Amino acid sequence: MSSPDDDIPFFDDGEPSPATAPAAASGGSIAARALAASQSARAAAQPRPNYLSGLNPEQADAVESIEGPVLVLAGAGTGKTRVLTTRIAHILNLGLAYPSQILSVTFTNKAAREMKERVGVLVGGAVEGMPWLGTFHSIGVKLLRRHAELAGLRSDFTILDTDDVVRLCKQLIQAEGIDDKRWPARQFAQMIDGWKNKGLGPSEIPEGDSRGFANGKGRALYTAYQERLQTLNAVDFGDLLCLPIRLFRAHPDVLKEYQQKFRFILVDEYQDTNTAQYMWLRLLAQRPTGERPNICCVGDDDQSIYGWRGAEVENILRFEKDFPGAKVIRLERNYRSTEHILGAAGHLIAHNEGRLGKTLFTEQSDPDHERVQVHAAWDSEEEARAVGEEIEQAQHKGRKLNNMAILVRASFQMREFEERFVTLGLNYRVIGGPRFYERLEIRDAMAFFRVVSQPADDLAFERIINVPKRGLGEAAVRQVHDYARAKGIPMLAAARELVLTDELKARPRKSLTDVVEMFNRWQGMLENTPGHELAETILEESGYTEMWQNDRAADAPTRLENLKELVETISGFESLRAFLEHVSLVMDTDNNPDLDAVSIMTLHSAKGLEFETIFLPGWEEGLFPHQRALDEGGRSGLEEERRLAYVGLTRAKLYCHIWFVSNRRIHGLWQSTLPSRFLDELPEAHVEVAEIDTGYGGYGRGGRFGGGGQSGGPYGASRFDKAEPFSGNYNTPGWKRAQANKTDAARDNWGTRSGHAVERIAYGESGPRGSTIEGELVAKSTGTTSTYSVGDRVFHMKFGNGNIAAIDGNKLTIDFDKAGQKRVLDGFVSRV
DNA sequence: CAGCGCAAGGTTTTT
DNA sequence: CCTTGCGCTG
Repeated sequence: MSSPDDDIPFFDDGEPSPATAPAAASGGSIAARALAASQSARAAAQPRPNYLSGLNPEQADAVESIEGPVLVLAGAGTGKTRVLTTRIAHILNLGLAYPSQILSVTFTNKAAREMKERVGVLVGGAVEGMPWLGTFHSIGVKLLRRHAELAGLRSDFTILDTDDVVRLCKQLIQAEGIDDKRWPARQFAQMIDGWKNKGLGPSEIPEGDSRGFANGKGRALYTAYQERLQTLNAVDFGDLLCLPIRLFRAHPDVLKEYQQKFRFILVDEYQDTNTAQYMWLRLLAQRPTGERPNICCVGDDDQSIYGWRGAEVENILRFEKDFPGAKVIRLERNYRSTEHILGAAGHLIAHNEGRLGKTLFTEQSDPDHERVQVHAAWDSEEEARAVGEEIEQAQHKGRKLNNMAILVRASFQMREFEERFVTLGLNYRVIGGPRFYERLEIRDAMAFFRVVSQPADDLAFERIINVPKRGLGEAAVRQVHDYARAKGIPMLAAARELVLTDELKARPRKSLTDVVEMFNRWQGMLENTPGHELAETILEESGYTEMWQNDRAADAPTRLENLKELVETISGFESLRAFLEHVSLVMDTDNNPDLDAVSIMTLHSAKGLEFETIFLPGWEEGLFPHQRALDEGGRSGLEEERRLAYVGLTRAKLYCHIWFVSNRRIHGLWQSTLPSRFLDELPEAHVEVAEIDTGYGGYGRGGRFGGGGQSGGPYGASRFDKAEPFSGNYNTPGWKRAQANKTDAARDNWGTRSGHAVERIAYGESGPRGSTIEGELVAKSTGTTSTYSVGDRVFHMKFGNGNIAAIDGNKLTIDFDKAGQKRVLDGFVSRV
């Protein structure tokens, strides 16, 4: 975010003027220019730069097709990132553009970071970072900061996150006298987000949308919301896309500058773009001279899994129409998975209609490769147990836990695995969930910082005005709020004035005076105090740190730890301001790769990752495909679910084990379930039905689509429909192996394990990173009772301290000081 | 303002 | 069934 490009005026930001631009003499195709350039000094020596060697023909084509629009359909594991980064390196190497003339957008910060690194490696130190390589949002911020006044903002505007937005919506809804129970702020915030994904302002939303919320007040509320943002000098995430679009449309001269500037545009994960992002790209891609745009979009329509949050697969399907004369290059040569995994995935995805069509293949076939395994289990508990066993077996064969992942459809499925792994003492890490900066203590701390650096940030001010509790209740806050509104000034300024009057009662007045003085002092330090020092001062002087030190809740130490981590992070930045700028867009905690642990995550968060072994549990109708996707999305909903299944399968390099259960507890009630239709869509040739270990037959009796009664579905009868689904199941090698391994596993339980570690990546109520829970695991697995006794004092990560009230095997009933009586497994607690 | 009790809702997630 | 969030009360 702090690139050299930032400090240089817009019209001269480190790029050559047209006259001195490399090979930029007007006229002549890019190819001709490239030729000219390649004949120039540094490229002349080698006819073919070595970064090109090692690319396969399709990849090389994608890298070298520099002129005009190009769509690279990059299947899973076909070297997409390599193509993208090499293409950038190639453009730079040919001298066709300076780094600052390449616009390269990704969706996630992670992808942007990775790309920067890899380009850096390819071109060596020659490139001082690419100023316009980033996410849509971060580039949006950059544009807006430069042209803030044209968008009706000051350049130090704040970026509100979801939490702020919801609170703001709530205020507006209540101000309108609307019942916020009947019309929840969260829902309205989502609607706004949806509109912004489509690039719609308040006057452009469909009439139906407006009428559908709060008895027709949808549009009025949206208008009020935008007005409020403006007075707050704030934007939401959607604005980071929409405001640049508006700005470009209203100021063609500005647009033209950027169109000239960006000679090359690269877009990653194009299948995930929403309408606003599409419009944004369209605007920038037009060449002022009318030439064909040099835009290269890379994506995979078969991996489009974000339709529910506004992504339009149509964008990628329509590419050739949008960009006439576009060259389409397919990358189908896969370097990740075995022929069986690719065969299974390819056959499955072929059931989708809305796709451009691609078939992945590999040149590394081997008769020894294991086919995709399908396993059945009685219920989710057995499923978790069996997967645990498989993992242990694999571990005994010398495979690393780091190379294994469990990918679930819905996060509630994770729990069962976590519980099982805790009792087994198997290290695992959960990926996804609430992020670091969404944690309460981080958000509070950030609110303090925001008010200091941006005194007009009322949302932040309101958040912390009474934190820690200083007797400024609702009445006092309301008073400040109303005063601020009446005078049209920010709340902090209002507070400053208000304490000089006698409008407040004595006690709140004193408190508020203190608050105002604190902020005055901190603001005075802002310019000449290092960020982390100031942050520490703020947290100390405000009493915030102390508040948590005095809190006896189980998670208080973790929260203090997080605050410490926050301050440490800040020390890596020039100033508190620079940090705030960074954090509003980027904030991910890194994992600890040293710990060998199984990963557990949702299918969605697995996109882009790969593991040697993949477990895919929960392939049942209603869960996967998810009932709601079917109900709300119809055919396209089903197709997106199928793409999700495809993403899951193609994560695996060598082993892929799918599971389904016959009974699953949903909302507390046991439901008997049918195997997923996706199982029927897997090709026999690449699949092996591995095991059945209950006497239960008759998985499903026809009626694939929710009890239609008719056998089979649109895709024919199911192998799993038959009462005897698994022919000769007890004699298959798989079954025998499973039995043998079970014995191994049981034997190996003795003594090998000592404790285990649980890691949560960016997950809410987490312990400190890489924390270890010592469980009495050997005792547990041999069937003896827990080593604890009634009355023991123990600590639980989530519930805090408590006394053991009763013991039942490894299950402890504990009276927690705070949380009351709970039953927990002894693996979850430790002695105090 | 803290603590309790009750009601509702329980797919997927980034920025 | 189990968690979370809100509202009411002492």
